Amino acid sequence: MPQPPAPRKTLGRPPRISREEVVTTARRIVDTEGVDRLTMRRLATEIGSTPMALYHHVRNKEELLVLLLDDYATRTLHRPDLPAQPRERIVVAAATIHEALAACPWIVEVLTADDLMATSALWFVEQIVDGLVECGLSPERAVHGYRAIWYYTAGEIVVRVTAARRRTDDDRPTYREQVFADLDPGELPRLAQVADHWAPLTAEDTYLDGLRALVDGLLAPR
Amino acid sequence: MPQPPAPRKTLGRPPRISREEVVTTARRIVDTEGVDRLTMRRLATEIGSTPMALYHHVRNKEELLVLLLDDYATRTLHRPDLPAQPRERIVVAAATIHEALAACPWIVEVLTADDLMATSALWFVEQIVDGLVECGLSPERAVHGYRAIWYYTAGEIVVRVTAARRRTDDDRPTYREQVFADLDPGELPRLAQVADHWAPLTAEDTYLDGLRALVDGLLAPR
DNA sequence: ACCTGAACACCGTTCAAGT
DNA sequence: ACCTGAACACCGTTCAAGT
Repeated sequence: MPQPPAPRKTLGRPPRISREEVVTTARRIVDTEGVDRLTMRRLATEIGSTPMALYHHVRNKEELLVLLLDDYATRTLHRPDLPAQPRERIVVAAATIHEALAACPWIVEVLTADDLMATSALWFVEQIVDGLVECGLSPERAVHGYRAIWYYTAGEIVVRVTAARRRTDDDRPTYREQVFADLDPGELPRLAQVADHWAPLTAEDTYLDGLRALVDGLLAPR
Repeated sequence: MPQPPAPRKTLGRPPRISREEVVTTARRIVDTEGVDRLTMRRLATEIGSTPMALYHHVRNKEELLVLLLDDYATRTLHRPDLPAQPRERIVVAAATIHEALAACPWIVEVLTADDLMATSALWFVEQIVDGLVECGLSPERAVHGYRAIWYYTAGEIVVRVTAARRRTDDDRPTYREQVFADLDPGELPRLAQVADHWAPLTAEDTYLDGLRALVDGLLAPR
């Protein structure tokens, strides 16, 4: 994890708040009230300081969010015993990252703010890339394979979390429901056929099935 | 596309601005100045009105963004001649959606605001679901397969667009670069091995390769 | 029915000054 | 070096009133 800008060598006014305190307090706000409520002003009052004091410890709000994800990953992403078989190792490593991130509803703001590059997540990336190489891919293709897995994983989380958010703050029919209600079976027969089951079908958690399909496809000889 | 709340039956003060004008003007702002600059206030002045007048034509800003995506899809998503072979049809349909959305840098705000359910995109969804069924999947598994493809596609766009944004507004080393510089080759040998090529490797457009792998995996007998 | 003016309750960030 | 006060330049949305 990159450290604060510069180590303290010369002396000046002693710091009243630390970067760690900033991150810890931000985490408490996010956990108890949601990301929306995390503002620099709110954080400053919570910490008993002024908005500007924060800018001595984090560059800006985006960096604060990245630090928050890093902190979350360090605390919750523990290394499991991975299977020896490389294909299974890839699947379990990816599924572990996915599970940790999916349990974290404020994640979307950060996924769209930076790549997942917390030090504690790198070990999982290593396992995936290494597993792909062990299965016969070149290092280059292995990196591309990892990226495909990451796109799939990040996409699943972004789509599902935002869908869940929409459901909670509103009872009106969603845009999607309206669209499906107006479906023309002559033009779009398959969609009309499954229209009634679309909502339950897409609510099912099929992350693992898709992940296995993707890994199988990445490893298939071509 | 869902229509405005209610048809005008009784008479009152004749409308000065229309929902269409609101969307068209919003599009112009987004195209010329970026999503960040699209605010209800800016839009109102651009249209020669007041912020509150807009709320008679769109429910709120989120609905405006969804309408904007719908408008974009209707204008740019034209149906190509698809291959007869179902597996190829799936790939081309998905790639066409991907291409249209990837060309649209403000898309992330909307992808995270709603599922892609513009009427003009439904035809592509139909092609993908139908192709999967023709290849032997049950309708249920075909819907799950489409979802996997959508997760992969949306994830690729979200990750890549946000990475590109970060690059433009900043010259300092990214968080990722710092992390890779501190890599311990003893602990993470594969990542250390590819560290120097990570940036160019991940900058490559490998959407199609990953898509083909995913489709192959979804269609493989299990 | 449609539009306006004024207000509410906020934002992130910068600047200049203090200790 | 670290912190403060005041300000800049904004937000989305609501309310009450006008035509």
